[in-house]
Amino acid sequence: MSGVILPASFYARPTLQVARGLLGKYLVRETAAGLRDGRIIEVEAYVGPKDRASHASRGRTNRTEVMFGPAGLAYVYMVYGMYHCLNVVTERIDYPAAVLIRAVEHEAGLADGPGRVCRLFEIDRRLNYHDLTSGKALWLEDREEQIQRSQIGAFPRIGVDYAGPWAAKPWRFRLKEEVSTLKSARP
DNA sequence: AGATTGATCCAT
DNA sequence: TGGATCAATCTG
Repeated sequence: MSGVILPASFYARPTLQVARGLLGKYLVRETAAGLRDGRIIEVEAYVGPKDRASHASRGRTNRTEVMFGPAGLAYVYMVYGMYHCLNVVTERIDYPAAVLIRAVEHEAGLADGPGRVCRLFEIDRRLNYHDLTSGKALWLEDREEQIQRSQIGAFPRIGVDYAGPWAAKPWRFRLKEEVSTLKSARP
């Protein structure tokens, strides 16, 4: 099964729109063993310099510079010394925003959690700054699945209690159908 | 609930 | 340069 690689114009839109739009799209990774793909089930939006939950809220640093870059770049960072998280950069240059990929359905079950997604798809910091529109190594595809607004649940983001009022914003989006339907799978 | 693990950020 | 912190996960 193949689809259309998401172009830069998909990512260069308001981040909440991009986040919802990514549900039902496919993450595709070229590995030594071949292509691995999976359907995006859950995401989180990190929006702009004021969003205290966002790494970019403290301004430009070596780590956050990529979030200020052009839409369609991958922002990959290591968290807790053990796990990686994959984000896609959104909006315009110099406006820091991104969408975290939190859960992906694949042939063996559900990679539920950003660290599990990266482990399954063999994503680490070497893919930081990767151009997701290049069609190499790692990209996202549209396979023409229509997602209705009613299929999307909105919840507070995970692990951002330090962010004060920003922690309560319902900027985590998940396909409702998957919550009870799918089982967790450990690779 | 507690341990884990290392990159990152900022202040002592 | 040291140390607190962390967009998480696993085990008990």
